[in-house]
Amino acid sequence: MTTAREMFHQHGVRGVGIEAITEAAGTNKMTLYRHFASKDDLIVECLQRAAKESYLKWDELERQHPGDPKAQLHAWIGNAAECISGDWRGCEMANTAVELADDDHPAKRVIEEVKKNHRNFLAKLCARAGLDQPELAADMLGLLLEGARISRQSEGQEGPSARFKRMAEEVIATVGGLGEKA
Amino acid sequence: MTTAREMFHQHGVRGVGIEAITEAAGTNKMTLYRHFASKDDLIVECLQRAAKESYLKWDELERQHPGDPKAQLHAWIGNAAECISGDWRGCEMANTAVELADDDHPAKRVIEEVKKNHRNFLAKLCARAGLDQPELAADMLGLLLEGARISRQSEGQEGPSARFKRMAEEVIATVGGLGEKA
DNA sequence: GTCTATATCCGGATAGAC
DNA sequence: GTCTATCCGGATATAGAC
Repeated sequence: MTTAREMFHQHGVRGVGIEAITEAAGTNKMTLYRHFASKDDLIVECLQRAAKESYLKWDELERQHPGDPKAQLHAWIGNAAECISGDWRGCEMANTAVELADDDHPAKRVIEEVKKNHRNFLAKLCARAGLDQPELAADMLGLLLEGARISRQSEGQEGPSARFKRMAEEVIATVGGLGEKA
Repeated sequence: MTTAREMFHQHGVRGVGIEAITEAAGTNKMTLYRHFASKDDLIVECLQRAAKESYLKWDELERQHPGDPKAQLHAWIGNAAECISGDWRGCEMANTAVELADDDHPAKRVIEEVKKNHRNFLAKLCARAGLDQPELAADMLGLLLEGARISRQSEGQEGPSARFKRMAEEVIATVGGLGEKA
């Protein structure tokens, strides 16, 4: 399944076939179909695993900077910027949502839930960090991140990762009224 | 070709087949293949038409508010917000870029060029509007727009269109140092 | 030039041997 | 339970009739 996630992420869920996945994993189709009812099911479970990893990362923020929401917010920015650095091929969730144009695809439910949770998490974190307009700041951070996730290494020499970091800090400094670093 | 663009946008370039397009257009495959060498070629030409429409919209800004870059900037925000309102299924360019994971696909060249031009256009407009940090503001507006384009009607009752507009105005007010409406 | 019919291939899913 | 071989549908693209 780890190989499935990698290949889905690399080539897109519609760009890679069951056969290629099983071949890369050193097995065959039948064994895969013993564990997963269909390709859609495999996609859903891959996304759910990705979702769990996100939730764990949020818990880790609290663990790394206990009782210091400002530091947690800056750490979140750093994490997010690092996530989209390198040869980033876009967010698993966002890419899959685009590829599966059909709105009643089972994967869409997972994606929507993760996005909702992420937004709530950010808004609460911004509020705890004492930002003036936590909801607005959370929305801006979320949209900036989604935008940075989409625009890969295109315009400008500065990668989207560094751009996102710069702008995110600008957001919490100006919109949130939190001028100094934590 | 207009129907092709609509169907590509609605179902994704990989989610709709040649046959479905020709059927919807009231013709057949052979006539389509007389005009376009391949499906990829059809995709490229659809994107190029979309690009031309974007360029025309920018010219229209200058025509609507001649010599008033601030008004042009606010009008751009309004246009962008309106573009992503309604039952928005994502940006043609961004969606196609995600669907065609292969980086050396001919459509990628078109998409990259449009994005580069859009970024340059925005930066120049922000500079002419007298914003303090035009490059930063242009980057933020661009990322906000891309993010809003991706996040469809999900978290929150306020649609991404209204959210984008609110945040974009906030950006040019705080980051750009342009507090008042034009 | 426009359509019918088809060639060719690929991906998802299954049957059945071992 | 794991693999080989296969079915089936759909998609791109083409041949050839009119």
